[in-house]
Amino acid sequence: MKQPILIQFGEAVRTLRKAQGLSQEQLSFKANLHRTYIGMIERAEKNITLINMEKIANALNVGIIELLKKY
Amino acid sequence: MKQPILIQFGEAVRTLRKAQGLSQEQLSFKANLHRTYIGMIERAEKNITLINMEKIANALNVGIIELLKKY
DNA sequence: GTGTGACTTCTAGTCCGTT
DNA sequence: CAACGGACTAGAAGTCACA
Repeated sequence: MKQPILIQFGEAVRTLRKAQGLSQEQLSFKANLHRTYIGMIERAEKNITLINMEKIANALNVGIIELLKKY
Repeated sequence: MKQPILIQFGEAVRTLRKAQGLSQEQLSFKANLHRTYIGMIERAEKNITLINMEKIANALNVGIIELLKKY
């Protein structure tokens, strides 16, 4: 489970999260997802669903598109 | 399971599919997914994962972003 | 050609902890 | 604070028969 698109998404999340000075824990709280799950997404270990992509994007105050830009 | 973003995605798939004169059957073949599954996505009955979004986008010769444009 | 319900298998996603 | 592990539950993936 390390498909390029998942890596792209995970890296975008990590980059934006750090740029906003948030910990995985804080982001997981804002997104209503579990702490460990955010880590798995950033490491491209899980094939995320559309609704959770949206939750994370919202928590980061960006559109989903921002998280897939480079791809 | 009828969240707006899923509806947006499903409608975009249906619109693009029809614009290219494809049946659900033909698209499912190109995307390597089951016929009925494509229908469920178009009807927003499934919370699709990122990898399957990519498969469908590829089969339609567009980027994933095109399928989330309006959103 | 498409929609629907029912179904099984597999993985997304949670929760506990330890490094 | 983040990575990683095992065990678990919810829900997506994937298929089918029939309308």
